[in-house]
Order: sequence, then structure tokens, then C-alpha cells
Amino acid sequence: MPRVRAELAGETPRRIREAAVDLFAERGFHGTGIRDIAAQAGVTLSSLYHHFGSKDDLLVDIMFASTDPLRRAAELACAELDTPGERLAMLIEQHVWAHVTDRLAKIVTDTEMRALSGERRTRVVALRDSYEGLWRETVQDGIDASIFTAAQPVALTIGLLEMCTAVSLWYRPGGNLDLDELCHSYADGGLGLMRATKRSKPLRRSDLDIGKPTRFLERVNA
Amino acid sequence: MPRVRAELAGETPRRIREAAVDLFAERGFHGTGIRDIAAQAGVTLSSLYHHFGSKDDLLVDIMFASTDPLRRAAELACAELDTPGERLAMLIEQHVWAHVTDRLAKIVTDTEMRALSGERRTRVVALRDSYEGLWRETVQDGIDASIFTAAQPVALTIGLLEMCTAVSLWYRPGGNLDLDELCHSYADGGLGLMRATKRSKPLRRSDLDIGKPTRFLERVNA
DNA sequence: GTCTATAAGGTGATAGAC
DNA sequence: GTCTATCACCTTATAGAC
Repeated sequence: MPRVRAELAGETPRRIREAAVDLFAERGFHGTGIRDIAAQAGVTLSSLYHHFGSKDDLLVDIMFASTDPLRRAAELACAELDTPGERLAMLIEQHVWAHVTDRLAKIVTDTEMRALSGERRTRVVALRDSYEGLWRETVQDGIDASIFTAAQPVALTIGLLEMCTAVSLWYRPGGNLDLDELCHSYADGGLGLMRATKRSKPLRRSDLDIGKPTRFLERVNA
Repeated sequence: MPRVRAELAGETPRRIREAAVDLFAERGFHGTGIRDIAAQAGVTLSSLYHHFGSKDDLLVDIMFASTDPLRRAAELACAELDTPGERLAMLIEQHVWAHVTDRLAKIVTDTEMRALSGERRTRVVALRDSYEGLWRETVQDGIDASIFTAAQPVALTIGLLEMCTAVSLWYRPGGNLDLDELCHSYADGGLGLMRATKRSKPLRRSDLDIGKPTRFLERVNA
């Protein structure tokens, strides 16, 4: 009985969240009314407000649920992989993988920051900065070890991150480009973007053995 | 007298457009009220509606004014530069240059497509597709000529474009990274992303002599 | 936990005087 | 071309019954 209750108790918020993600991604946060969300979730307006304090809270909830697992997977990858090349490749692959499999929530997270203000915004920005910091550190490690020689590593790191983020805007699973292939290709491109030293031969993704893109994400979700 | 009148006649719409760009970029299209725009432009609501048929029309106007010159400059570059490497480098540099110097309008253009529907949306999408087509053709030319050897050129081209687009989200002129340097660095990174053949040595931006990023944009604006 | 009803104010757009 | 005044509707959020 308590088991069943717990499951049922979690179901309504989940449906509200999903409805909100769909609508926010399609019409934007300000373009979506809370009545639209309640209707799509199959609940009334008051029920929605029983589970979420405000429309803003619902947005923050969506952003955290989508970003925090990826950040934790990135921490694991940085802690457990040996070289900057391996770490950067894995950061790219699990970022791309997450932006494809959690497409709509990522679109919302990446486009609706400006809808937030005050303490809510501060919290979300802090989470995002903590994730992006792992990318910056990884690239800097590569520069320090002379594995990467890009002229503007900081600017290129932001660019690379945005390139991988944008996958959620165009990629659809089921086309003629396999998701694993996409991850692999973007990791290879990212290593090329950072440039190998002139002495050593360019670092290629196919030279690395880092396992699947889901390797660390699975441990986080468990 | 007619000269002065013409200048005055064009001034109010210009101020309305600028106010709208500022506010749309900061709060989003649906997050901005038409009263906010009118107030920031220093005109009344009715005056705004005298110059623009609707809030949607104002958005379309902003998007066209920001996108069309860049598209025409891209056409010029593709017509007049000899090699795919030179063409891609110039496409990257003038794209980055435009996204820095026309920052706010680019943010609006890149994030508010979903606010449009029907015929307005069709027209803006067609303009964007025509521009992106020039990038795809350029990369394909490079693949055909074995200058680029990327595994997934189409996917990487979109990624590269988004990477350059995202510059408007973070870059501010006046920091310690010069705009010309940024353009140069992104062009070099983009060439690396597409990969040189294994036989020939990698193509670098510094090997190319293509002139300034503004070279074709100036001719379009004239 | 969910419902109906409603408060309080903002929204895009227009009418008609000057 | 610009103004004031207003329409009809939609917005987030809450009160209070069940």
C-alpha cells in the first residue's frame, strides 16, 4: 500500500513536468500559459499549483532535473579518465548523447535562462557554471600538457560546448545518422578543433578507448 | 527640406526597432509587452502601430534586417573566392563578425523563430535556409576536392555554424580578445574541424590570404 | 489532493479626435 | 503622424468547498 501510494504520488508531478517541457520547448516559457500545461497534463490549475509553487519554480525544477545528472557524470569522467584527450572526448560524447535523448528539456534549459531572475536565476547559473568549468579545466589541462595548441582555448571551448548543445535543435534519432556515430564524430571534430601539436600527430577519436557515451551517465542515474 | 523630412520620417521606426531589439534580446519576444517597446522608444502605442502592422511584423522586420545583409555578403564571398578553404574561412569570419557587431538583433533572430507561425515563419525560415545552404555547398565542395575529410560533414557544418552563432551570447568587444583575432581563431578552428586529408598537411587559417572579415559586408551595406 | 470560481492586473490591438 | 481612451481577452495566482 505505501509502495503504490508513493508511485501514484509521484505520477502527477511527473506528468505536469513533461507537459511543461513539451510546451516550453515548442512555444517558449512566456508563450505558454499555465492553463495549457494543466490541460496537457490532464489536471486542473489548482492541482498544478498544489505540486509546484509557481510557474517559475516549475521551470527551475525542469532545468535542475535535466542539468544535474549530466554535471555529475562529467565529474565522474574527469575524475576517472587519465588523459585530457580522453576526458574531452567523453565530455563531448555524453553532452551530445544527453542533448539528443533529453532533447526538449535541453532546449528549455538552453533558451529560457532569461525568463528567470533573482535567487532562482543565481542557482541555475551556478549549476551551469560548475558544469562548464569542468570543460574549461579539461582543455586547460590539455594545453598545459601540450596536447592541445589552440590559439584561443577559452573562446573555442565555449564554442565547442555550444556546438554540442545545438545538437538538440536539429538532430532526430532514427535518421540515417546513428547517435553513437554522431557522438564519435563530434568528439573527433572537437579534438581537431583544439589542434594537436605540430610535433606529434593529430589526436583522433579512433585512437582512444573510452567506452560508451552512457558509461558515466548510467552510474549517475542508478 | 525634403531631405530633412526624409531623415525625420525614418527616425521613429528606427528608434522603435532598436527598442524592440533591446527588449526582445533581454526578455524574449513573449516576455516583452508592446507598451514596454513604445515607452523605451519614446513614442506612444498608437504611433508604434502606425509604423508596424503588428508585434509579429516588428519581429519579422528585425530578423530580415539582421539576416539579409549577411546572406548577401556570403553570396559574394562564395562567388569571388577561389578555393573551398578560403570560402569557408570567410563565411566563418564574417558570420562571427556580424554576430558580435549586431549582437542583440542576432540573439533575437536566433532564439525567437518559434514565436512566428504561418507565412511569416515560412519567409524567415526560407531566408535562413538559403544562407545555411551556402555553408553546406562550401563544405561539400571541399569534400569533393578532398580538401576536407570529416566523417559527418553535414552534421559538423551545422555544429560549426551554431558555434559561430553562439559568439553573440558571450563575446563582448573591448575585452582582452580582439575581434579580428577571434574571427581568425574561429576560422582556424573551423578548418581543423573539417580535417585536412592525411596526405596533405592540415589547412591553417594563416596559410590563407582572404582579406578582412568586413570585406564583403561593406559592399553589401553600401 | 483535487475541484469550481474568481480576483487583480496585464495583453495585443483599435477608434476617433487633433 | 501622434495623441487619449478603451475594448475584449488572457495572464498568474488564490480562496474555499469537498
